[in-house]
Amino acid sequence: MKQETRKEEIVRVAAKLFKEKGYSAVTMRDLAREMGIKAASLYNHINSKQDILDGIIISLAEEFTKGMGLIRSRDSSCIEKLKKIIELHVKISSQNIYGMASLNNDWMHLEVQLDYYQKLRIAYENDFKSILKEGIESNEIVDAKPDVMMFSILTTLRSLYIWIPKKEDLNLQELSNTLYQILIKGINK
Amino acid sequence: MKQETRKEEIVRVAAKLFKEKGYSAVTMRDLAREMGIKAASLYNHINSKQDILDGIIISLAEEFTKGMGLIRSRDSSCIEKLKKIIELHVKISSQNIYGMASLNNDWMHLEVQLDYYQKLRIAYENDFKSILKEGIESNEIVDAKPDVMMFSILTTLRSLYIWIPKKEDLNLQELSNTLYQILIKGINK
DNA sequence: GTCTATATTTTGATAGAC
DNA sequence: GTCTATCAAAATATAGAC
Repeated sequence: MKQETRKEEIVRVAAKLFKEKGYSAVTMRDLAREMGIKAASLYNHINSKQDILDGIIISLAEEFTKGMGLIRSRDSSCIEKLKKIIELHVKISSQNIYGMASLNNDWMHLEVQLDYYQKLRIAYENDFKSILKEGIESNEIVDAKPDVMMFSILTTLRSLYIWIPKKEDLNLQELSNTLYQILIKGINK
Repeated sequence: MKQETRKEEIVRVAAKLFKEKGYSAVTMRDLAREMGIKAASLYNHINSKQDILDGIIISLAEEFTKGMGLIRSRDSSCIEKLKKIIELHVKISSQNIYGMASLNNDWMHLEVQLDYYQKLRIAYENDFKSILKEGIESNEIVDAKPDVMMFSILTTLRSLYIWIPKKEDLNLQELSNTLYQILIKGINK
């Protein structure tokens, strides 16, 4: 296990505060207080508040892009790919609950990296939609609107960070399975 | 049709800006610019920035509470109640897209009204869960975890505001029906 | 690596003229 | 109902001592 650097600690603590109040409402003094130092001292490790947000969001977005690439490259059915996507979101979200809040709610406060983020996001959604369309064509899934299907599933997966910390008895594989049941197979008998 | 007061106009324009950047990132000068007046003039109509947020969030929260009360009082099946809940969210969200963003993302910036909001929110979620539990008992829906089911469905419904404005050809009843298919009946064949 | 001190800008809000 | 002028507080960030 690599030792956490001071900079990484700052980013981690910042993400926690960003989740509670949002990027704009968290001040460098808030962050410093939580770190037990003075605000000026933060700048020995980071360049700006902006940079902290960039680090949180871009690294997560790239993680999702990488995961989607692996899933798409596999030669498996649409339903199996959807199951893998669910597992991808459960895994990344549970490993970085705080960061997921920034990814979801504060991406619009990116500046230099905003275009890059939006490129990754659009590509991810297009890949997701392609998988659904393949599934419709191959008669694996129902012929409903792929847009609405993607919106519904992806919204739930993107919001896992809100809900994961509330469960004490969290078994990640069990959560993935339950989500698979609910999102893919539906809830009615 | 009642004429919109200046105060209502300010709240409406503020909600639009809050959706784009979040409550904390929107300044009274931003709001004044969008209204075509100076920031100081806003205070002739509203007491504070806080008050604007209160108005947006509390009125929406009460609308949901009222709608849930009507649904619960009906003598209908669990599945029919779930369908009514979907329609409730589609209706309120489409009528107040901007306000829904504040309700979802900026409720933690409430001050005086925070406790009241959280009370309404918890009651709403408990009502929702009760409906699901009844459905499980009466064998109408599958015996999966009601918590995860509620989280999944409610997250999608709460996020409709993100997605509704993107659809040009929006038919509300059709959207409700598609969501019913996807959320309740599932997507696999 | 942290501190004190401080520069600069921006914030929500008020007073009073018109 | 809107304006100009202004306040007091709070924001990000830098300089330089230790």
